[in-house]
Amino acid sequence: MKEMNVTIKDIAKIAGVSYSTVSKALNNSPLVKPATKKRIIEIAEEMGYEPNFAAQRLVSKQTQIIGLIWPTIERVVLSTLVTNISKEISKTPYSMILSVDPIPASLDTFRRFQVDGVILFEENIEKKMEQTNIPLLVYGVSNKEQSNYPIIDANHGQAMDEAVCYLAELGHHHIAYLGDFSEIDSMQMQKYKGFKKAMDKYNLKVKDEFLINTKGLDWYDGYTAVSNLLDTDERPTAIVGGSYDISGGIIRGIKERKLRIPDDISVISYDNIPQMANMETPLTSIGVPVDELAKEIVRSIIEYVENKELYPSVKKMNPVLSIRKSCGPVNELFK
Amino acid sequence: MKEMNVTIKDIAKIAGVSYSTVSKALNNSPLVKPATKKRIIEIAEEMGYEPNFAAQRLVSKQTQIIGLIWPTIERVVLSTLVTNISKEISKTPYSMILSVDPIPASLDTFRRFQVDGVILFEENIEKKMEQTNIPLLVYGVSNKEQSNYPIIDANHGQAMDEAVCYLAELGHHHIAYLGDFSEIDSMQMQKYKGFKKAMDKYNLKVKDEFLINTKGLDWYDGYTAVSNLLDTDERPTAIVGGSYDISGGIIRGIKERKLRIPDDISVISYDNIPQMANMETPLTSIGVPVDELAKEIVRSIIEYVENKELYPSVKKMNPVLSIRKSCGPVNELFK
DNA sequence: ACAAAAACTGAAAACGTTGTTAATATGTGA
DNA sequence: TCACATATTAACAACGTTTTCAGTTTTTGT
Repeated sequence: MKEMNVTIKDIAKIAGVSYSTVSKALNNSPLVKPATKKRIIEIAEEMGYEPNFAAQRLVSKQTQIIGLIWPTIERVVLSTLVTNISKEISKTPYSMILSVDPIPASLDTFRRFQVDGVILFEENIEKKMEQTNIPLLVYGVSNKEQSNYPIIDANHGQAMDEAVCYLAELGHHHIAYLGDFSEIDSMQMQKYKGFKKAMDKYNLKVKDEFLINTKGLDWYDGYTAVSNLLDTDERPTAIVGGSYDISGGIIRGIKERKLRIPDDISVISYDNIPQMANMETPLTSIGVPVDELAKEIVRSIIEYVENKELYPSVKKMNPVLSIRKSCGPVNELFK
Repeated sequence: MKEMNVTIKDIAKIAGVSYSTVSKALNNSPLVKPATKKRIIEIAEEMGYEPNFAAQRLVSKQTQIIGLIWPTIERVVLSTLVTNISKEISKTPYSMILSVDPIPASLDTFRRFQVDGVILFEENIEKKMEQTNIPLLVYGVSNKEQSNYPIIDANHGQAMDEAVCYLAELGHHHIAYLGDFSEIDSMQMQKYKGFKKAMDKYNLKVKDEFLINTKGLDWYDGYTAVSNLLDTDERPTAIVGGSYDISGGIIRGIKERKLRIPDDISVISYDNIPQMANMETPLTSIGVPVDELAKEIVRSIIEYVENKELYPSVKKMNPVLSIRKSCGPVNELFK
């Protein structure tokens, strides 16, 4: 019943050569005569040959598998990133394995699997990792300039700088930031601090009421925050949203109050994913484009796997300002 | 530099036995004396032995890998299902590989990988699959009663029946359904038809205005739909939401109009995931619980893999009514 | 105490590849 | 035509396991 798979030995038999010749032919080795090579390849194709993965791995001592640890599966931005990473990896000889278990369990699985490398999504690493000898690349937060595993992170400071700069150039002075300021999430803290620093740099005053802690990163958090904000007498002419989802809520809240974007109020969002172009108002945004992020992550982990070292060990990706339709020059009426 | 991994031969050497004995000891074979077995296991542990995956696969002719094809990554319900499937698989000797590529490319990858089985998320299969000899299980839609690959699906008809029945028992007569009626998505069609059939069965009239096509499954789609609905003079006493996300929007729209849930209006949502308990109003819902769904999917694919056959080939999972806080008896005032 | 049975251990084949080395065929220059 | 270089192919070890079967030791019953 068990469908016997065709092996190089089978091919060898019907081609009338030794199986090592078949191996070389299929690997396009110069050691075999072009004519026989061609013949063997044809036979292999005809027989529907697929090389045995396990056997290849056994001899090559490599699994060609990259593990991805993604403990917080339920966030759109990360979903998109995973999609992109997966696509990127499938362009290489490597494959991706996903684990959504907690970090220690995931690492354990991957150790059993003997994956060649691991990508870890973790926005907030505190506890020490048990030392593994598997190349491990973290996408997330870079508190320190140096760490014992390489980190890829967005340059949040520069992102906020560019966002504020862009708004300032459009004439905005009253800019609000709606994001999560929770102490424990240092990625969010960096955005928050980055915003204040940028405002300072461009000599813009930032009112306390324009700094709103959404206490979360979801649609509803943005919606609630913007509702409170807009119901006060003085409102900003521009808003920076701390995440894709938050900004979705912000837009909705604004529209509900019959305000126009960007005529009455400009919105710029953190994050940079393609979906932003498809929103009710295409969202101008600042952030590292996911596709670039994915490319860099994959490039890095593979380099790390293959060369066992990686410089720089902390890489801050540059943000890109994607101008779509949610920002405009400040409306003079509101000045 | 290449960190040499410890093998059973290394263990054998320092334990002073043959490596075949080590193999048996580590596999807890009854063929080796308990004392030596214990000693060998201790040594193995101390040396940090990890069996070589490729070698094991090579001899066992199985990869112990299940492939999961998930082309539409950006939906919360499916994210949760993936998480659950992954958890479930990690309880078995199998592991999961994820592919978010289009179906043909994914299948190709998995064939190369020689995975033991494939789970396919596809809500709408039209085109014929190229025949593979890899066991393939589809989670999605069952147009026909019979197909050439096994299907796991929710019993949408029964789900709607139970939802309507529950609402009817609470005294509701004016019930609305807000969902996606797109012709091409037959899973949505089944929900829609199921609702109408159920209303009929319980002798409830369903007004045309109470049947709203959200034209999408997202938060905003539900929000828009319920807004339109509630701004008419006559409103329903209960609403059935077509998906988790839609229902989120429905709740928000209701609250915005200062209506109370469930005092003024009851809401029951399709889908059944744990997050529903954490919403602003914990959502009463009907649907196959994700954890059960995941269990069944994993159980089935493994059975299929190991026995090469599976009955019944189309399995409709029974929905469960999870009573939380969004439904109550009809308010007499509105009768 | 001795044969037979039972318990245990070791040797070796097998899984399907890759890569190295040895063998053979083919071609070259004198 | 012969020695020798070169192109081509074959043989075989190795990768790290599992499993079968043949040995060896220990236990058991008489």
